[in-house]
Amino acid sequence: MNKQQLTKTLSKAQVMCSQSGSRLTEKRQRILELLLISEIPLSAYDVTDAYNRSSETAMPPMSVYRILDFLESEQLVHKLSSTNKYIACSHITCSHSHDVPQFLICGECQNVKEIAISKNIIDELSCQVSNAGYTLIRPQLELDCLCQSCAA
Amino acid sequence: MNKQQLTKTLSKAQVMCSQSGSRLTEKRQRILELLLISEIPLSAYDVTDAYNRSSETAMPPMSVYRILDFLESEQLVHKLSSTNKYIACSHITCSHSHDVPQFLICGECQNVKEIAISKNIIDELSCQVSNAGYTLIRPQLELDCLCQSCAA
DNA sequence: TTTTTAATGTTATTAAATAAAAAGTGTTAA
DNA sequence: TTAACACTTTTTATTTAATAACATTAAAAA
Repeated sequence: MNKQQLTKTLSKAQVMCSQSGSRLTEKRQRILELLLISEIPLSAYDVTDAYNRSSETAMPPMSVYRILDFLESEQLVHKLSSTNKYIACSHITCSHSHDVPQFLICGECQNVKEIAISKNIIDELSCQVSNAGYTLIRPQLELDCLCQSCAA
Repeated sequence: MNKQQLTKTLSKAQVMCSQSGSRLTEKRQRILELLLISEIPLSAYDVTDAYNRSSETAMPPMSVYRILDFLESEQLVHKLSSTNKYIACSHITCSHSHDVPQFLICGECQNVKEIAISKNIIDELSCQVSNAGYTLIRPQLELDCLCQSCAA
């Protein structure tokens, strides 16, 4: 992500937060920025290290966890439950409302692509789940994949 | 799972192991048994505790991890990557070959149902993943659900 | 300004996973 | 039988991940 996009995304994030009555403080913004810059998902401790390398004052993991939770609640960041890592939402600058995100995770280079799976498939899936007597709550899929360059 | 089923499953597991040239030792069998008995997925530490409560000699977590890895490699046990917990395969006594397992995880009571999603859906999914430039490697889905009794 | 809510810091603890090397166990072939 | 080997388990240590409880600071609202 280039500098211009970054600036645009961060200011959009600002707007989103104030709309929801919360504040994107300097530290929160900085951590979001670190995730936006990163090519790969980061663990809470990865984020902590990145933050501390780039800042004079050290932030403890505890605070990072809290901030990640906050960013997640604002839908600015997603947590991959299969790997316990965090990535910035790819659709912050989009205006349309967000579906439940789906993730393609490259098992080689850790690259993650956030995509929208067609409603069709989700519906079918939901249907089969119902047949099994269960109710689908949150159809977030995290799929083990290879990305284009790693598959080659 | 009742006692009869359990015995049958364990002896089938024995056969599977010897067919693959490995051994289902007493400890390995005991840990598989603990998972078969459990209604809910267990973490490696849960398994350790359960084992140690039921045995005179204590087994360290380290050994449990290794045994769980072994059981996983024999397809007797599955690891849920979203929760880092383990469950016994529901199809040990089946004769047909196993597809990649799909799991419905109840967010309330932790109950897990292992199902087969229709090849149809997997294919469509795989297709959409291809469109995004990725290759689906291992279509194991872990879906956040509510089970029948918790949904009521 | 005060007060009160939100955000962050501090300290400590628990849980989860892995690493490396030693010791035990069973199998096989000389 | 036993020496050699492969496999299994134990031991000890360390690293990584996540949470808990309470103190402090900063910002917004009354």
